[in-house]
Amino acid sequence: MANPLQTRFAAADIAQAEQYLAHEPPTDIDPRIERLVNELIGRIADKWTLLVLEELEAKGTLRFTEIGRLVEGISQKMLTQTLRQMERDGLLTRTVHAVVPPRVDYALTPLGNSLSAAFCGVWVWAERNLETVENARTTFDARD
Amino acid sequence: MANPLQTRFAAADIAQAEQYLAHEPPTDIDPRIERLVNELIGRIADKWTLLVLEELEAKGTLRFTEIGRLVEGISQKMLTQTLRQMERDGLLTRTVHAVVPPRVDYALTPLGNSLSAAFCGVWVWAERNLETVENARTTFDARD
DNA sequence: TGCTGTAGTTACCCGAAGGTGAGAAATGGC
DNA sequence: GCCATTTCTCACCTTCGGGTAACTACAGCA
Repeated sequence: MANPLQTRFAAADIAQAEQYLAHEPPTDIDPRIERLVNELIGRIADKWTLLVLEELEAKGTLRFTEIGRLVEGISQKMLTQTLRQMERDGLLTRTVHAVVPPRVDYALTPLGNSLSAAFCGVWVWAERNLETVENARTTFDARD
Repeated sequence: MANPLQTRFAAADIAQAEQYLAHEPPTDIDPRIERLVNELIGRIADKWTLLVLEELEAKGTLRFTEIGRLVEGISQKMLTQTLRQMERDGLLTRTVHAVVPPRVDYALTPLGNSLSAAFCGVWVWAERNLETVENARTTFDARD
């Protein structure tokens, strides 16, 4: 398996994402979209959301403590907070089973799955340009 | 112009991005890519990088103070910091003209342009799902 | 002589993000 | 009776991102 992204994204998605790298987009855009994109990226980048999204995407349905184990380093507080926000945004469903001890299942909604897929272009970019970025940094740090 | 994204991205990019929304990707991935993606998203989400990227993409070459005016609310400190990081990653070039008062030009590299393009999928997702997310939030906030 | 403008750097300070650890509720098992 | 388990919430405290404002260097200009 030469290309690790092939284990993650559909071939057609990858093929298309490559085409992103050949164009140059212009000008202004609807401020509501702009705000949502910024907010989304801000949320995704809160360090935990993306990781939770990935685990749920890979594993399907998971319990609270299972996610906690899979997402290494996350505190209970941040796990709860992250899951609540994602639920609020409609990215996942939270199912409480009325048993003792409590059992709560989390699973991505189609919306959650599609958000993950929307980041395919970024994954492809990162794979293609990993070395370019690393070289740029080395060069930059060594100058003078 | 019904679709504001059409002013920003090429038609083919948008068409493909729509296809992202129909698949479900699996399993694990090269940790180096993983790290770069997380770092990238973290950097993009530092609130300023994405905005600087957009302005440079839209306007081409800009001076320090021009970017400062265009990116509303950014402080000198953060502008400098953001530009330095982007330069280090090879996303833009910094050209110093030895004149008085100083003149410094910033412009995206092809790498910088392609990063912006890589986020096309996210923009398309946001446009398609803006109302879904807003409705989900309203419903969530109103429950109980 | 001193004021202006550009592109920064530096020191200081504040608020918020996030980690830690305790508690809570409910019930089956020893 | 007491402990363990699970999914949280709450209070406390620390860290750090980022804002503000002052300072620099240099030349033209009034």
